[in-house]
Amino acid sequence: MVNETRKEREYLYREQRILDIARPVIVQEGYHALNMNRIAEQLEYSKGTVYNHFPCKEEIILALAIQTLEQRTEMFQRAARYVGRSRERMQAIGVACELFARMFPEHFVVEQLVRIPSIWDKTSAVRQQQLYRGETCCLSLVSGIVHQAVGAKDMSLPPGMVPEELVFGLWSMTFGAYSMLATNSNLPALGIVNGYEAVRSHLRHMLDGYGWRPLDSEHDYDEVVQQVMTQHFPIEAAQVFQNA
Amino acid sequence: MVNETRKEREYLYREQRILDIARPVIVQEGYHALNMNRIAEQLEYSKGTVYNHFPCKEEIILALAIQTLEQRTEMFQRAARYVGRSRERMQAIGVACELFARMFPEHFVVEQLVRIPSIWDKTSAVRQQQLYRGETCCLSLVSGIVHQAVGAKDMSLPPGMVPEELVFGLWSMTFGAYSMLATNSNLPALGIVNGYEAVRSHLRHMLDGYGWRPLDSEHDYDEVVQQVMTQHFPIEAAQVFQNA
DNA sequence: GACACATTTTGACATTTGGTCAATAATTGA
DNA sequence: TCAATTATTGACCAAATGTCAAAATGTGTC
Repeated sequence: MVNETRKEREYLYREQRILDIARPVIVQEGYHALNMNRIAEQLEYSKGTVYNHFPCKEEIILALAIQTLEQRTEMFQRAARYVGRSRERMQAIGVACELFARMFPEHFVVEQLVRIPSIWDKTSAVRQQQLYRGETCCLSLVSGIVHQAVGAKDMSLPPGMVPEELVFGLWSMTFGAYSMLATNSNLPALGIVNGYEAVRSHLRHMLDGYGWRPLDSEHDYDEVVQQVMTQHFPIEAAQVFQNA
Repeated sequence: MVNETRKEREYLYREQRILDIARPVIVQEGYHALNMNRIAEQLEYSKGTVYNHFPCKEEIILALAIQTLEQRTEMFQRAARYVGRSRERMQAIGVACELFARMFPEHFVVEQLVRIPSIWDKTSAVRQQQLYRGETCCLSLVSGIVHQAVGAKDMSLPPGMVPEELVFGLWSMTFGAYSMLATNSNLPALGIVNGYEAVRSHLRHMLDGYGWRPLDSEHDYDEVVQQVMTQHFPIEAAQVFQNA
């Protein structure tokens, strides 16, 4: 839109570089390893310059969360373009959701981190709103499909439940599961060896429980999964399943 | 068991006091507000003494998580004592789970915090194991009920799924939902106004999806809920629903 | 090209906090 | 009573966040 000046371009480029430096640090070495001195050093600028971009360390973390959330939103949008019956489209979202989680498992660590009140409270309202907008966008895409289902009489929600609350359930399940898979090293010892597969099963059975037609038993959703992967997410699917 | 000496009693008492000081700070003012100087001051001992009890700040946080997890374990055990068909007993666990979440919503913030890798990595293996034991205990209680269900042919799991993986689903849903309810202030704006009720519905429909008999429609589970509350959790239920 | 003015960058500095440890105080038991 | 053991202390160090006056760089004008 706006024709940026060279200075503005350089400024944005450097901002991106800061995030590119911060991400691997926080992912591989954790929150405590991320410090402004180190970022400044790798950036080859002084600390003061980093503070010109981000008023505090926490703001960088939020910016990282926003970045992967945008990635996720884009994948959800692509999945939502799938043409078919409501539950098939929901299955497409499920594919996008799992592919995202497997491509960026660290997203859930960063998101867990940014939600910590003492971190969240130090971030700017502007970026908070940006994260909220991303969330809202994802949720709207999914609840739109629920609306489609209700409209097409593929499903009827229990009295008093709105589509957004059903989406909240799917969201809770995936957020909880993927967060634990990323941070709880006790799971294998507990007998949870294939978490992703389990989540897939739980989501299908939950939708079955709500009576969303066609039920899992009435339709070949694995076929839909294959189709979505090859047609809408060929690169992502290849990356995720290259060694599986 | 062991007859403690006066010194040991005093030591343990002081340890408890440290946790009692730390909890409200971390719950109300957050991670950053919790510092060793402050704890020492309120404890009316020097900082060195606090460090005699806990080798680092992170260890205190883990100790807090263990404490509430033990509370939760105790409630799960009480719920598991409910005598009835398998799904009724699972419903009893659901009651315990929700009561716990409403009594200690901050537990999920502390647990989110303690899972952050850079925090987790600073804690001792001894306490890590203690948390894992608590988790294992809760999970075993619940998977025991799933076993009962399978044994009594109230349900049959999909091929390849073990009871622990079903419990993982319930756990993910509750952990994800209660964590978000505790930390995501955007939910009301998204239309999620009664999160607890939604979780209840999702869990029931998920179990329905797995065909766990008797289905929600075949049995009055609200009656079970009432019974569990009044008979097994009268104090907790009164506390939670005093103003509802 | 010289100059004034605006903008950006810098890194020394103040401050806070986690964590250490030699010195000190208190307790114990013979 | 007194030596030996144990517990407590707080000065001290290191590391990190965040600030800001000064220096450097860039921009427009004559």
